[in-house]
Amino acid sequence: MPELPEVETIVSGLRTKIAGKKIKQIEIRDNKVIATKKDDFLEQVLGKIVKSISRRAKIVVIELAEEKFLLIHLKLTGQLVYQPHHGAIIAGGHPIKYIGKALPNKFTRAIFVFDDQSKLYFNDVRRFGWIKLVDKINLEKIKADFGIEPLSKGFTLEKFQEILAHKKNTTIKTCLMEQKYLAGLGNIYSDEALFAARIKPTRIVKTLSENEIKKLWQAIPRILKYSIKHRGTSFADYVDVEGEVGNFIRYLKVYGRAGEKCYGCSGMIKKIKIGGRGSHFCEKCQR
DNA sequence: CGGAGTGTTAGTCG
DNA sequence: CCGACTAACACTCC
Repeated sequence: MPELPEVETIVSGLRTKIAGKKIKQIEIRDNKVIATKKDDFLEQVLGKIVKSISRRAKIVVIELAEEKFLLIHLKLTGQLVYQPHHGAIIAGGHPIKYIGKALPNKFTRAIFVFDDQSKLYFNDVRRFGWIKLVDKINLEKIKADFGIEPLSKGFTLEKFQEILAHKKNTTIKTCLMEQKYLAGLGNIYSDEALFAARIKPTRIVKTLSENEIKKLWQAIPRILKYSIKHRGTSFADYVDVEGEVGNFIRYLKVYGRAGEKCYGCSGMIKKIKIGGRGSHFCEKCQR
């Protein structure tokens, strides 16, 4: 599930927890999630110190000593949950049905144990997520496959116009989710950004006016930052590294609100399918 | 019980 | 190259 704000929340939380720690032990409970040959993976990761944690698009990048990088993609239902050696964990009482009180659980696919006995759990219900180990060269290759980061300085109006010029004949919604042009927007935030810019998700890119493009360009980073401030949007599968749910779901204006009243007018939020994805919008507010 | 839907993205097909 | 569609998987909802 996680899109840019959720991954960013996880990354910044993780940074304070595991930077500088040594990976002492690894338990792979489901070989499918390790996209690198298991023996190589263990041999190269065990004993390494975590140097830094960052994000590219929706990928968590954990830099290890000696220029090795652990890449983690959570896809739809992945979680990273940190557990200190002593003290409480985790998501007790939160609406995460399958987490229960104890980890690991049946969805725990991998466990990293650090030298202070704290643990990082990779949980994933649907098993689409993955962890892979790459070197510097491959890291750069993978990073290069993604488009501009919408929270970076390089995301200028000109750059956004350039992106749209690549996808003139598709719907704007599909375009916003195209990771090779714009990194990090998924189904939730593309719907929300389009609502904020008062543009219907079905609009074909080349029909957008300059003013609409500008409004959309402004809306994207604004909404992402606002969501990060609230630790992301929580659905059933998302928690941050401390097992906490985010709050941003309270601020969603269209996503998941089909049939409910629009906050901007008296209309109803509609839901249709675009490119196989549920898309939410207000027929009155968005044109 | 059966079928549709779910936050992602690779891969295929026309 | 484009765009549309599907599969990967497990679970929830109607």
